[in-house]
Order: sequence, then structure tokens, then C-alpha cells
Amino acid sequence: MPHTTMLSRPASTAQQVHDWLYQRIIRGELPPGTRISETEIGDRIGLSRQPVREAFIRLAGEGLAEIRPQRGTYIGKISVMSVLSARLIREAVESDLCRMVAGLRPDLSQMEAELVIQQQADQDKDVAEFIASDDRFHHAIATAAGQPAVWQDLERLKSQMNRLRHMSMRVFDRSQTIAQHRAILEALQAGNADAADAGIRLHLRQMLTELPEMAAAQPDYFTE
Amino acid sequence: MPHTTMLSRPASTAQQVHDWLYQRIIRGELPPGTRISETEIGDRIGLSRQPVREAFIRLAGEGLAEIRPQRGTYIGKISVMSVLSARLIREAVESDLCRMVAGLRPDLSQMEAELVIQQQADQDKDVAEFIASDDRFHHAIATAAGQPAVWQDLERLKSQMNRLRHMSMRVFDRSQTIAQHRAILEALQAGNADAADAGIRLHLRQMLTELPEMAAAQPDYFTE
DNA sequence: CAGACTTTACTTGTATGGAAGTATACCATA
DNA sequence: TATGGTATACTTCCATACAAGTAAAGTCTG
Repeated sequence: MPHTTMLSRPASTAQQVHDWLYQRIIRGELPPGTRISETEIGDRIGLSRQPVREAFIRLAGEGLAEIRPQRGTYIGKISVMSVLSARLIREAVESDLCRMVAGLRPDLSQMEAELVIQQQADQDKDVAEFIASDDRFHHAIATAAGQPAVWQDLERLKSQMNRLRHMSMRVFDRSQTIAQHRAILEALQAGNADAADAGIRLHLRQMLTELPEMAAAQPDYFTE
Repeated sequence: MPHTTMLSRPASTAQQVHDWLYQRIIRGELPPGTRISETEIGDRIGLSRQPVREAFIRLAGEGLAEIRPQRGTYIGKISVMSVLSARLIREAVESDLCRMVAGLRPDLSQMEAELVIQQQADQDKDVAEFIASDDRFHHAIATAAGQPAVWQDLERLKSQMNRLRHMSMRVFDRSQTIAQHRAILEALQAGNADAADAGIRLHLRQMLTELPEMAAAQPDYFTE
């Protein structure tokens, strides 16, 4: 196979439309159940239906949109089952990753830096920045374990969780999240695999309490 | 298998094209690196380029095809990183699931039945049936743990692994796989969480020895 | 007024024609 | 022979037209 060029060509129009919609969905700007239309979006951004349609297909493949033939396309509701499933998978995987990190004793300075960023974002009430740093913190665990590809796979599963987090982060206490992160980091720095394991599991079980509350507050945003 | 709509409506043409190509890729009938073309496939099955194109987009989203703009579309090579990542995730998740099953002591008769099927398929050298039963065996673990949705998520990650298995199952000893399955089942029946955990981890690490051998035998089918 | 039928305005699905880009065979030239 | 330009035959990408299906408003009928 010919060598793949490192020079990144400008992404295709369909790709750009997909990314734009993806971000809007994850951030909650397009609420679950919202109806979207190929022609309507195409007209608004000056494109034909085709690239928009292809973006819809990709979103449906990611579980973020539901295409009902001849009826319309809708922003998918947040699947409670998907969130619980992704949460369980994250707990199992990140638990193993933490044990690997505790054994490797690698450099963890990036995780320290993210903790500082999270404190600042908490003070500034910058939800988007807090979530972004939270992701980088967990990503750093996978990297420190020598398994960066694992995080890529988790990202795909996380999309439903991320939508929930954008909702819940505005409501729930972020300082508790920071404290849990610190406990995990200290256990990793000490090379204490059992403590790191327990810390990450406790941290990721936080969602088990947040999910029912958010589902009760906005029942029409969720589906079983 | 990609999620097929349970609706009675016949699937769209694009969906059928996708499913057809998906099966051919997983089974190795379309080897990695094979060039496929919208027009060529469309002509062969009597369709226009559009439905075929949309099937390509879906396959690319699943990591099974690579669309190179203005150049061509190719069956994706088996990503070693993806296989290793999916394997690590499976080990972590199924380990946790086994611990849950050992605590719940549910009915495990389906897993017993699958063991019988696997022995028969081994004798008959029916590779496809053996793999199908293998999948049902692991699926039953998730179901017994009360987490059927988790298996759906693992399925999406498993596609690259499945391609490898269709290659390696013809080469490697299947009786060893059966013995490992039996050890796991007996540990679960005894409610021995530690033994079940150790058994499933040993079982899933089998791939760590198979992968390098297959990659060495068919290097042009793989990419890092 | 209630209910069934019809019209109409949407939706997504598919087909087709060109636009832009790429790779290769061909050929002239030194 | 080796080299570089050029024509040509592809590819995917996007726009457009039409087909098939849905849903809801409007209308007729009892």
C-alpha cells in the first residue's frame, strides 16, 4: 500500500457537517428528540442534501441520530442502557489500566497539570473546559499504561455518557470529582494498585447516582 | 453483526448492501487491501452508485473499509492495535462479568449446551459454526451477569478480532479453546469468582500468541 | 357535529450527470 | 535508454431530479 500522506487534506464537506452536528449533539445544543431535515440543514449552510444525508448516516451509526425512512430524522434520545453499559465497561477497563500504571510507575505530570486546570475551570464555572480536562485526565491513564489505542475505543462508547455529563455537570458538585481524581493520582504515584483500583471504581460509580436524577428531571430526553 | 432493525419493513437497499459486504469482509472472502468500487459493485448487483456509496460510508465508520477520496475504496487491513485494544477491553470487562456471575449463581444451562455444540463443530471441522457458538458462549456470560447490553457494545469492538479469528481458527487447536471454556463454566457453577476470573483472562490471552503468528504468516493483511 | 376520504406538503430513498482529483499508459525528446 | 509531459481512464464527491412513502390539514358526506 502506498505510503499515507501526513499532509492532511481539508476534510470533505460531509465530514465537516458530521463533526459540526456531533459537537452540537454532545453539548446538548440539539436536544434529544429534535427533528432535523436534510433539506433544511443543507439550505441553511448552502449545501445540497447529499453531504448532509451522509452526515446523518454516520450519526445514526454512532447511535446519535435515528433515521426513520420517509418520516424524518431525529436526534436520538439518551439511551439509559447504553450509558450504564458504557459505564460498566469503563469501570472494568480503567480499573485494569490503573493496575498497569501502578506497576509501571511512569511519569504522571500531565495528570497533575489537569488537576490544576480542573480547579480553575471549577472556579470559573467553565463546564466545557472542565469536561475536556476530565477527559484528558482519563486519557492520560490509558497513555501512562502504554495503551493509547484503548482510549480511542472507549471514546466511541462514551458518546452517550458525554451527553449526560454535559447535562449533569451543571448540577452536580464538581469539587467531589476533583477530590476523586486526586485520590486516584496519589494512589498511582504511590504505586498502590489496590487503592488506585478502588479509587477509579468509586469515581466511575458516581454516575450511577447522577443518571437516575437526570432521567427523572428530564424524562423525555431519555429512553430505556 | 451490525444492528438490524427489528421492524417488519424490508431493510433499505443500502442497508442490504452494507450487510452483504460486512459478512464477506468478516469471513475473509474480501481480503484486506482489496479494492472495491461504487460503480463496479453497483453494476454487478443492478443498483446505482448511491446505495453502494452509503454502504461504503457505513463500513468506513466501522473501521472495515478505507475511503481515499478520488483514489478508491479499499477493504481495510486488520489493525493490530485495534485487535490488541479490543482484546484488552474484553479481558477487563468479561473478567468483571464473570465475577458478577459467580456471585449471582444463575442458570448456566445454555453455556453447557454451547460446549456440546463446540465439540461437535470441532469434530465436523465446521469453523463458522464453532465461532458462532463461541460467541454465544461469551454472550451468555454477559446475559447471566444481567448485562446483555454490554455484549452489544463489545460486538462493535470485536469486528477486527472476528476477522482474525476466521483466519486463525483454521490453524490453531480448537480443543484447547473448549477446555478453557469448560474451566470457566465449572468455576462459574462453583461460584468461584477468583477461578472464573483467572480462567477468562487466560482464555482471552490466547490471542496474544495467535496474533503474531497470523501476522507473520500474512503480513500484507495487517497494519500496525 | 363526527368521521372518512382527499389533497397537499413534507420526509427519506434512489438514479444520474457532471466536477475535481488521481494514477497510469503513452509518447515525444534528449 | 532514460526522462518528462500529456492524454486518458478511472476514482470519489457533490448537485439535482424524481420516486415512494408518511402525516396532517382540509373537505366532503352522513
